[in-house]
Amino acid sequence: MSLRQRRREHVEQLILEAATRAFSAGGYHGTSMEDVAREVDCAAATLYGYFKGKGELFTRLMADKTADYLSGLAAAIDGSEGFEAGLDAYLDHWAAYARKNEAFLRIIIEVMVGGGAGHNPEPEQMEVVRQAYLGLIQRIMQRGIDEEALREENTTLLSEALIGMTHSLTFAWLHGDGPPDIESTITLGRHIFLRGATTPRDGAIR
Amino acid sequence: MSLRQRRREHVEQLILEAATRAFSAGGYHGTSMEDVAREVDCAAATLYGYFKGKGELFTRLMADKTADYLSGLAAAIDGSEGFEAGLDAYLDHWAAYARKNEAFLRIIIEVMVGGGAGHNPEPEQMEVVRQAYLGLIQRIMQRGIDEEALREENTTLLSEALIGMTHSLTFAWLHGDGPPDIESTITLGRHIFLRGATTPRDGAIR
Amino acid sequence: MSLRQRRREHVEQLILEAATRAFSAGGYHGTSMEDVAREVDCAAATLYGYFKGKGELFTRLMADKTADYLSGLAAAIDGSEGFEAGLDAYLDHWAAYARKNEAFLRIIIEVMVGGGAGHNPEPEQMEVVRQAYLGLIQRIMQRGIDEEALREENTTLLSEALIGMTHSLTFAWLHGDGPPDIESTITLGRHIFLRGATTPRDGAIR
Amino acid sequence: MSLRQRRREHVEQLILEAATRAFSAGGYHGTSMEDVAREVDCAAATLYGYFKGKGELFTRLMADKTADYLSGLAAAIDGSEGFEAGLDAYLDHWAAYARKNEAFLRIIIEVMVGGGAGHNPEPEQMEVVRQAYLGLIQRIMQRGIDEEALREENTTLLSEALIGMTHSLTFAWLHGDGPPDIESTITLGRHIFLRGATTPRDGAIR
DNA sequence: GATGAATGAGCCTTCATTCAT
DNA sequence: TATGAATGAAGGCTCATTCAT
Repeated sequence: MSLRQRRREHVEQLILEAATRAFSAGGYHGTSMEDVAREVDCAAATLYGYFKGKGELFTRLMADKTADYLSGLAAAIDGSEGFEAGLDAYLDHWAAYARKNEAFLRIIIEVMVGGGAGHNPEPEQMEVVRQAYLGLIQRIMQRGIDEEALREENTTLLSEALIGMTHSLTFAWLHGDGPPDIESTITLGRHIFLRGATTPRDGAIR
Repeated sequence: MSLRQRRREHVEQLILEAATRAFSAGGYHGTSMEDVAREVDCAAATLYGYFKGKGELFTRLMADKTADYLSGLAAAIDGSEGFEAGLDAYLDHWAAYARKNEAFLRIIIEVMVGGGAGHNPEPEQMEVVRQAYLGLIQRIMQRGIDEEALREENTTLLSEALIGMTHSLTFAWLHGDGPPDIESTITLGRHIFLRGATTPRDGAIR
Repeated sequence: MSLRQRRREHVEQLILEAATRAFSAGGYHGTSMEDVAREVDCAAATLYGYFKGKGELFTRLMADKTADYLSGLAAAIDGSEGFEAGLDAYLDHWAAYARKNEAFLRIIIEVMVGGGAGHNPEPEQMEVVRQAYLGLIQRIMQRGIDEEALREENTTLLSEALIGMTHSLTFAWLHGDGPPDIESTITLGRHIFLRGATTPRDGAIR
Repeated sequence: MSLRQRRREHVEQLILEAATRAFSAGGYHGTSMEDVAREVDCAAATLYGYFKGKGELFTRLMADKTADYLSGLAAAIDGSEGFEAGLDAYLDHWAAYARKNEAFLRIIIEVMVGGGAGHNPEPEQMEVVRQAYLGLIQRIMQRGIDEEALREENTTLLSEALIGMTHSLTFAWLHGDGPPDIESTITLGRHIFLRGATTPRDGAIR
């Protein structure tokens, strides 16, 4: 890749990061290109040299971040074996991601709650992300069913329950409630889900 | 109350209902006063005869709906005794409310996820609602602690976990996943939480 | 038609007139909605209450004026009999129209010269107008051919020649060259065309 | 002239040619520096190394082309003797020019119709061109008057009539109407004008 | 009280132009 | 000299809000 191209992509990333912060505060409609430009510290017109428009900027941002998140999650799950290990893989990955992407958390959490209906320029794409996310967690649940560890068999609902609890706890953490580290906070969700959704195994002291 | 005033308040309610539907689709920023007026079937200017402006209309809407929800919830909880009954009171009330206020559900769910950061004109007020909601659920959790039924003692986190799971499942139901009736859907959350967050009592068949 | 509607259409006409003047000075691209609004003496936003946008405003203007012109021309030609009378009908109609629509003249003249290629938002529509105009004049030429008065039989070229000469002379008149009244100016074109394109009739002293 | 300067002027010419094509399609306002640069196959910034700006580029283009046209026309007329020969000199020159400069034709034709009012950055200059063009044709007409061949004595109007007819026929030719060669097309105008504007000479076979 | 019309403010976007490399 | 990048200025358009009827 040429030096020029390198620099260009670097700036592109800088813009995307700044845009993430900007949109995180005001949402798609509540954030103007001026706002983004201010965060990047450049003129609004400059943004158009890197992205076709506000819509594309936001969409790219969402696509990049979610793709990053989902691919990492998929790898983490694939790298684990068994239901419980899969669960941990998910939660660890989420925690790590959350710590590094605070600004983006609100956005992705919202995506899971209705695809940010009405707030995003391309709700369909967000729906795709939602389904992909759900699908990955469902694979974990399927393991639980195969291992006869889960009481319930509707993987969609099980996944929604786990995700909802996780996101909600994460939000509490963001908010300053609970322990200062996200891992401890999320652990509660893990315990509740594990104990609550599984059948006690022989000899296991729960 | 004079007849005139009665009529006025009636219209006010009609507008609020219509506005709820309108805002539900597009969010605060994505919905214009024209949109609201179309739903009400009146001219946009008319709305200003009843509300100071878009902000107030939305704020009133949120305040009314949430006050309605919260007061009902408070009454339900107060009308119950003990931890488990309190839990059921919450879930029953939520289910009933959800069924009757589909249009408003997204909005309230979003409120719990960051106060609909950036999407609402008065995030502070939404934060108040969030805290009030949380506080009510925390009262239930406190019962559980008093009864020594709960393993965990951080009522905030416990409440967030329960609420997150409940809302997420509700959204799945809205989405058409899971059983067609919301009660069955939510029941899963109830089971998980009860089994997951409590200590087994003697003689209890779990 | 309701009173409201009447007023509305009246304002619409006022805007169209003002817009005609504005666009006549600067062309489509060289005239901003601000410019039009200034001519109308209203805010630019007001224009959008009457027309969807700049494109529609211009298009409507062109459509209205040209339809007016063409229908009048068609009637005039139909009301005449024979080649020479048809020619006079055309020239009289043009002269009358030119005197009353100076601001619009440049625009229609340009339309005949390439459809104002690149200057108009909807060149196709302008091409239609051009063809319609040409078609009407061709009908006159056809009479000349039927009467065996014309030497040439390509009605398209004959029409273009006549129209070009007429428009050009009109422009000279607009410019202040030649006689102060348009009729005298145009008469020159009439003479040239009649003598130049026809065969001498028996006994006619030309 | 230094080698460097030679190269510079060469590039200048290349740019002017490309710009002619570019502007021909979209007019002054409808053509961006990007468009011109694309046609030249260089960066937009490069153009500023050769021309002060868009305005100058367009102005130079018009000046060069029209100067070329006018000087050629003047030479052709001066090289002819008598009214009819002058007329032919004009028409031949025009036809030759038209064939070689199709891209520029629209522009010059528009100049004659109101200086391309509003479409050009420097209408005054275009007016000068118009007058110069007109002046040359008037010299031909003056010959006709001197020879007592013309019936009319207003050389301005005579010239406008001839020019208008010629341009209009040329446009028809551009449009694909009439004979495929421009000479035949224009000949019609010649005949009409000669027969129409002159007095029959003794013994002349018309 | 209801509303059509008017408008100021603000947003997204384009583009001619400048500048550092 | 050539150019990618940056930007101020300007334009088209929307919308919440006001006002006269």
